Amino acid sequence: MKRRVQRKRKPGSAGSRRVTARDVANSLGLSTMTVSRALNGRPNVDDDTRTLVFKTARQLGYSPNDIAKSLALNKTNTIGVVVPEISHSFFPEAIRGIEEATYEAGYHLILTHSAEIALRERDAIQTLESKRVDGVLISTAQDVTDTRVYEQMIQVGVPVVFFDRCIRGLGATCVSIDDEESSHMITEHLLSHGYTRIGHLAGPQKISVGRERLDGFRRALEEHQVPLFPDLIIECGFHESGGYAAMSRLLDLPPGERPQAVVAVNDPAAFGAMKAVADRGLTIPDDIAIVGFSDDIRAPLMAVPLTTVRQPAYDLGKLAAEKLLTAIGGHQTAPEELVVKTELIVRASCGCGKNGQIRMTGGLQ
Amino acid sequence: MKRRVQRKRKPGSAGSRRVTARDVANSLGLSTMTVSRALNGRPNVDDDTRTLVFKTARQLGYSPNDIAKSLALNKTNTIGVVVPEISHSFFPEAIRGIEEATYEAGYHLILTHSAEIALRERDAIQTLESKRVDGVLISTAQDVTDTRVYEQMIQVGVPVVFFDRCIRGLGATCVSIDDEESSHMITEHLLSHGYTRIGHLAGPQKISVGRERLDGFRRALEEHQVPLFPDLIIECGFHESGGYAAMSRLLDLPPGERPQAVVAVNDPAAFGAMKAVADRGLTIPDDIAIVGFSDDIRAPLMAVPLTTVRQPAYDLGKLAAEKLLTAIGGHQTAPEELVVKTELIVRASCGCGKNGQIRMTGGLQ
DNA sequence: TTGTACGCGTTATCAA
DNA sequence: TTGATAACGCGTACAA
Repeated sequence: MKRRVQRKRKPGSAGSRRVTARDVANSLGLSTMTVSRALNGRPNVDDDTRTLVFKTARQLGYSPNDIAKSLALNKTNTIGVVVPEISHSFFPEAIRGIEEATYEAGYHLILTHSAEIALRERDAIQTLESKRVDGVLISTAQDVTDTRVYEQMIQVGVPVVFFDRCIRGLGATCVSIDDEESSHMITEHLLSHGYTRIGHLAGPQKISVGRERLDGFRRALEEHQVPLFPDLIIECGFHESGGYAAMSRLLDLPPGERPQAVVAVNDPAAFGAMKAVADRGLTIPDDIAIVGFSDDIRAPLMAVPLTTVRQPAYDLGKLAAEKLLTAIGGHQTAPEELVVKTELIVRASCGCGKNGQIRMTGGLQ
Repeated sequence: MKRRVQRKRKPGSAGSRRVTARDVANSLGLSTMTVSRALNGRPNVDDDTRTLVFKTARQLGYSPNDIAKSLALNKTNTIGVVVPEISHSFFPEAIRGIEEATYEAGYHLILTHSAEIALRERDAIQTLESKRVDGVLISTAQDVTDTRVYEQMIQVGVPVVFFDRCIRGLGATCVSIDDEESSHMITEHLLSHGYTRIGHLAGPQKISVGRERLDGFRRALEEHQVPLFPDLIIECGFHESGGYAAMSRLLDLPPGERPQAVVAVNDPAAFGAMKAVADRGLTIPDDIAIVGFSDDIRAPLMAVPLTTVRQPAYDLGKLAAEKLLTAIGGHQTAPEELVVKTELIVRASCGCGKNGQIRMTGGLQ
């Protein structure tokens, strides 16, 4: 009977090697397989043996080595998550939803953040691939142009689901809100209350969110046959400072050319815009109405509470994770375009709500 | 020359196995070791060989298998993070700081959240141990009583650093704010402005944050020789609803027995308390002053802006991560008790600031 | 019910 | 400079 040669302990670090299934087996005069079977609840193990194995495993402080298991089974029970910014209110909520769905299924999350830097995102994705995650959830950075990383990932068979900030045409499932429709909804809300000269503080046109919100804005005007003034559309980024600057430019226009109302690409931009208005001694919504997008936690607390669109981040993350899990499950589903509903939250800043907060529902499904 | 027997491809799944270093080696007539050495930038490789290896690796779409590498090297370059609540404003910021420090060092984060449930936390930690993370950062759940999980982890040599919510006496480094001192600071602020009948909306006394903030509150009163009224100390949890209920009970007292000022355990509790005051038609700070703790993003936006203590979540997370990394580095440092500075943010709700927002600094270092 | 042999993909080690 | 071998710890497949 050949017996495996005991390898010399490596001299490195403080010493004591971790307890392995073999240690448990040896101390019981069993084989590793019996131990493995017992610990994993396989049926073909004697009950007494099993209890004995459990007992000694605990006594010895055995902890299963998932790395070895992953290598043997080619499965890590791990999902990679790539977000552009961990602390941007929307993403913690989304991650929370992702966690909820994946925890149930026994998966764990490797969280990476790109800091909106395409290079760093690429790096993260490649590392996730090396770590052999079972699937990836991505919300892309703003300045991504090279889609080869995603393609390669998808091509080698790693399930990928985009959420919130998607890249289409790669054959991956996308879960997002309908930016176009939601922007249309809130613009329409203004139009239906009589505004006819409306401006837009637009997001970066390089990224889909910015483009689609502008599209929805445009479509609403067209449908109402209200003129679109190119001068009233100013790209302002996603932050308060950009909103402030852009609004300031609008306010620099001769009074007759100023917009009566402004649709901001998101709430922070709207906050900046509100500040610009206040700094000129003008009032909202009487002199100029402002609406935002995202229902930031601060939106209802502003001096003039902000009318905005609520994005269900938690639900979005959860849905994306669920879709990824079924893809990992191997049920070769065709890529989907999923849209979660948004809500119009009417507050005071649009000058429309006569009777407190009204809610409408938008989005496709 | 013995040649390794080619194993039959497993029939499972869609097919194509991932490209391995062996594949690269075979297609070049080299050994895997040469490929490994070349790819990892080891010096003892011929330059031509190296470039050739890189080229074919790329052509074949080779992606290194970190799982195998981790198994061989007994190192995962992965850090486990355990937080009680992912979306609780403080933690995303802290995680952001953790990410910043670990990204630089080439580590990745496995994020788990306990949902404030001790059992789930225990589960998470054990899984992290199984996944052989190189270290763990923990902010404990509220109802943790059994510390064996931590002890076992530390005992087998996995570096552990607690942050924000710590468990002392286990020989692990703790990074936190000085709750006692910070609470003392804000209470003292009230005392030094003449309040003599002060209440406290206390946090759960099961967890250290709750206890220490109460302690700091007590000490400030004692030092000023101001009487402590047990009836004015009410446990209220960490949420708005608890703050509302607790403050309502204080307001139910006969007017003469009511506190002139209230120190809330955190901002959400303070928000609830403010609402309770408003609902009785009383005004802040004239009828009753209120201060909070944490500088929630909403604090400056309340009808009466809230005086509070700012916790530097990002710095705290970053420092904790840095300490963990040095511990992982093997420099057997003694466990430390680190404290990051907090800031007193004086706004209107305390009725003290005569000239806008003042800042003081608290904490030990 | 239990055991033996082997591979998962990589690197350390020693030999050439 | 390069190669052969043996682990790392586990589970599959087959044999006993």
